[in-house]
Amino acid sequence: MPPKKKPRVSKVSANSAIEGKEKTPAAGGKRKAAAPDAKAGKVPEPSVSPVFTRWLMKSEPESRFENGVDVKFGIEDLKALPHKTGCWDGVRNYQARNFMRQMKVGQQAFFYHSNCKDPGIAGIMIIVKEAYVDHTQFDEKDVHYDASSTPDNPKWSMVDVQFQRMMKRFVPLRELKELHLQHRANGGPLRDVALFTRARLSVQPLTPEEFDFILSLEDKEPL
DNA sequence: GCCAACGTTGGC
DNA sequence: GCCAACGTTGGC
Repeated sequence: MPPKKKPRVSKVSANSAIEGKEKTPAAGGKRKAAAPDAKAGKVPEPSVSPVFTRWLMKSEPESRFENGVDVKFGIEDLKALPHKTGCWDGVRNYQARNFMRQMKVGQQAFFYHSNCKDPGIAGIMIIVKEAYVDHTQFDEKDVHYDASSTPDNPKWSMVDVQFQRMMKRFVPLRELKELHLQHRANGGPLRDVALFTRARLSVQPLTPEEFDFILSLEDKEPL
């Protein structure tokens, strides 16, 4: 079950012990051997993936029931938690998980409202705890229970995020999409933004250029 | 390892 | 509520 959001009650730093020992590959859940650089005349693939420092994370601000459980978790819900901090549990997609595993304390992420009347970017949060085991994968009663995962070899991770601030104005998807289309034509900063090129990913990286451009929109008139 | 069937995301 | 896009699963 892919990206599900809806972080939950925060325990600001409950499990600190578990973490480093995740052995598996860094990409997509499947490792490809490094590209051979020997092929005459061919440029070798970069051996490391780009280092991302900014993020966009999606969650649903409106009530929706999954197995009788409401998965609603909007930015106001994060803000209302103790320390305005929660764990971003329930991600069940390998790419999204792998991006969370790359996150570092102090980095910023946009809080994106999805699957709702008014989709778009609502505010900004800060990563306050790096990836650790998502306990909900072992909880049979949890919506995001994963019977195929064991405590010995957990599949899924989460990070803790803290509300930083609301956008000065809500930046609607509609506007971002229009800019994306323009930028695709004229080479602007949103030409390749993951929100549209990898639309269904619930945890996405942003380049600094993309992040800063989106941030600058809050000081401009809506399109 | 291919690929068709299936399930989910998420805008509209 | 529809349905296109696309990730995942499982047969072979």
